[in-house]
Amino acid sequence: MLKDLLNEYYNIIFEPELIEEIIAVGAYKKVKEDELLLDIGDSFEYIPLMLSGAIKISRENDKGEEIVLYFLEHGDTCTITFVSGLQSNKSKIRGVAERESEIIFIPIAKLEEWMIKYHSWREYVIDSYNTRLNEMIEAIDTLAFMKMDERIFKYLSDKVKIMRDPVLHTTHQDIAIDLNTSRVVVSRLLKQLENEQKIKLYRNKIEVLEY
DNA sequence: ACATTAAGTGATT
DNA sequence: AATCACTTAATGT
Repeated sequence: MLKDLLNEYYNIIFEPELIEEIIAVGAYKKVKEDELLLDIGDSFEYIPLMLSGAIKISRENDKGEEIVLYFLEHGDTCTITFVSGLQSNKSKIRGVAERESEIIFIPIAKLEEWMIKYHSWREYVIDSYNTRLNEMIEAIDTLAFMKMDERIFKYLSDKVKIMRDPVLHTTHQDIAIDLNTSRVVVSRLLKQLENEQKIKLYRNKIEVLEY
């Protein structure tokens, strides 16, 4: 039941009336790993409330070069989507399921109404906007100030936390795409990390020993 | 056995 | 840190 799923997190922060409304208008969906949820240029019709799993949010330039910005996890929502959605803008970001995830989709139309009606909702949105902004700043710091070797290690340890598994099933090429660098560079730096005993390398698999 | 894909490496910019 | 060019290793058919 939807209500039971909400209990895990949202019941604590939302008043019962709001929970009832979420159940009434929200669409529960289970998405598989690698499923595309929102592409660049899409218009928003729904806002996601994350129940479980993780969504990778990335940005792409006109050359098709991609860069990962941050991840959405349980209890998160994409407030950028929310504010853009109210103005019916097109998405500037892409969201892909990083792992199997459970999400409730709320139609945009309801959100403005709830802003006025429920202060728990208003608080939630403001709070979420703030954490999204902080994640964005962290992403900028990483891009601007960290060298590639540090970025790769950060990427690995972030991913371990999100997947809740120190063994990552990924290729060097995939990492290169997420960080917008080349496979050769990734391979070399991973080798370096292996020599420092921070990780162990296998084919299609990386074991992170330190994170 | 052969083809395909992932990963490792030296040399160059 | 990127690119090239090539090698080696693992895996699929």
